[in-house]
Amino acid sequence: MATYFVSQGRDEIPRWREAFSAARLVAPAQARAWVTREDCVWVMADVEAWPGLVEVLRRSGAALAVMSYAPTPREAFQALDAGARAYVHALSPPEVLRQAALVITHQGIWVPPDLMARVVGGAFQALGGADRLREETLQRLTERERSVALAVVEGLSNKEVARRLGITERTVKAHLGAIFRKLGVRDRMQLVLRLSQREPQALETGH
Amino acid sequence: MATYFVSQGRDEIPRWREAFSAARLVAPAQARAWVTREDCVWVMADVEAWPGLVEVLRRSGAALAVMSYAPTPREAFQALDAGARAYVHALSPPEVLRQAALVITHQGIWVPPDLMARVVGGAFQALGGADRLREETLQRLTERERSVALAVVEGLSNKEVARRLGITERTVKAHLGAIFRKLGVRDRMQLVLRLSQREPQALETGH
DNA sequence: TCGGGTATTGGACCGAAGGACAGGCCGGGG
DNA sequence: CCCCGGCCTGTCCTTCGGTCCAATACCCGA
Repeated sequence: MATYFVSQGRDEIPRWREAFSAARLVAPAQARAWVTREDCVWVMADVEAWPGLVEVLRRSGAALAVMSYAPTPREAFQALDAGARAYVHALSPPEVLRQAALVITHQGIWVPPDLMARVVGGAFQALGGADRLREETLQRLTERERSVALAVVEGLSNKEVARRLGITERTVKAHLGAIFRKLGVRDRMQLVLRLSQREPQALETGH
Repeated sequence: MATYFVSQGRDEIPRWREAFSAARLVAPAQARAWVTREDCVWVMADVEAWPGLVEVLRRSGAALAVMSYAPTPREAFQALDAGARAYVHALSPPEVLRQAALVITHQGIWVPPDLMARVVGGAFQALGGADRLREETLQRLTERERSVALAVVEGLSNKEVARRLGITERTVKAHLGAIFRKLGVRDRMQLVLRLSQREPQALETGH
């Protein structure tokens, strides 16, 4: 099993070299040709179009890790989505780098613990969490109120909601009033924010 | 390092026992008391309130894995969110289980490859993809218009936006008018929908 | 049978939102 | 110098959104 390091320039990352003394430094183009399924490849996030490179290399079956000097949750996602199985700070201690290598060569995923929380938290919210909250919120409404709320959240005006549901605009307003009371929101704006995930609300504090 | 298995009943998972012959089967209550930071704990997803249990055990610093007979992306998130570092099918082959154990005891995360794609894919799209569009949209506005738009999307009223930016409510309306024209939306509702990802828009067709 | 929740509508009222029309100031080009 | 675009403001007016006070009708459990 060979270990490769792909970077834009010829940077030697000291900690990294310390961790993998037998590794080879290659250019993006070479990587595409040389890498095989048994290899472990480290890609610096300063390589242009690195997500594309990672995606290509992934097809070879190799274990891929992305390194960044300024890790962000977003970039972490980008890396994982492209097929990398690790996302680490470029200046991580050699023990950490070796640990990550061990993990990814065993089909595992390695992300710094601090990023982990945010990554998983974000992902969870994105997939299930937000929906669940939304559902719970909607369950507090009656059937009719739910219809109205959902229509309003689509951006329809009261008149449009009325047409869609075959009732008077007046009735829509009545339902909306009930919805606002039950959910404790002040207007339709806050309603869509509530039902579209997102922080509690960004109301002004000092009147 | 001890390996524990937490389950509701006294089920013996054959593949699991095969993988960890020296492991101990414990009840949820015992687990809370016995587990230490060096241990590796496997929790069956049929234990009632398993997410809570996982969260408690996580504080001990132990490596946690959740096993399910019917894995779903959603449950996977729930497990990871609770603090588990692995989520595997209860009937996985012993090699896989041992591999997962190796990974999680080295701070890695282990999720079945097929679930991985759906999990990361969905999350990335939700986190990163949407904002890119949002940024592109915002770039079409002038600096001031951007400020107004962002404030409006937070749910602030014109008056509140005016206070925040230190300008007149009239001016806020002027900026908003320009924003609506530029982005081709009819009102603030459509604006928040546009800037909060989500489908094109659900305008009425007729009339 | 009565009370309570739900669905529906009416009218009146008022503040928020948005458009029309008109200006003001400033800075960068042609 | 003039013109244009960004930014800021004003007045007038219309529509929309939300609330209050009622009222009718249905259904359902006590």
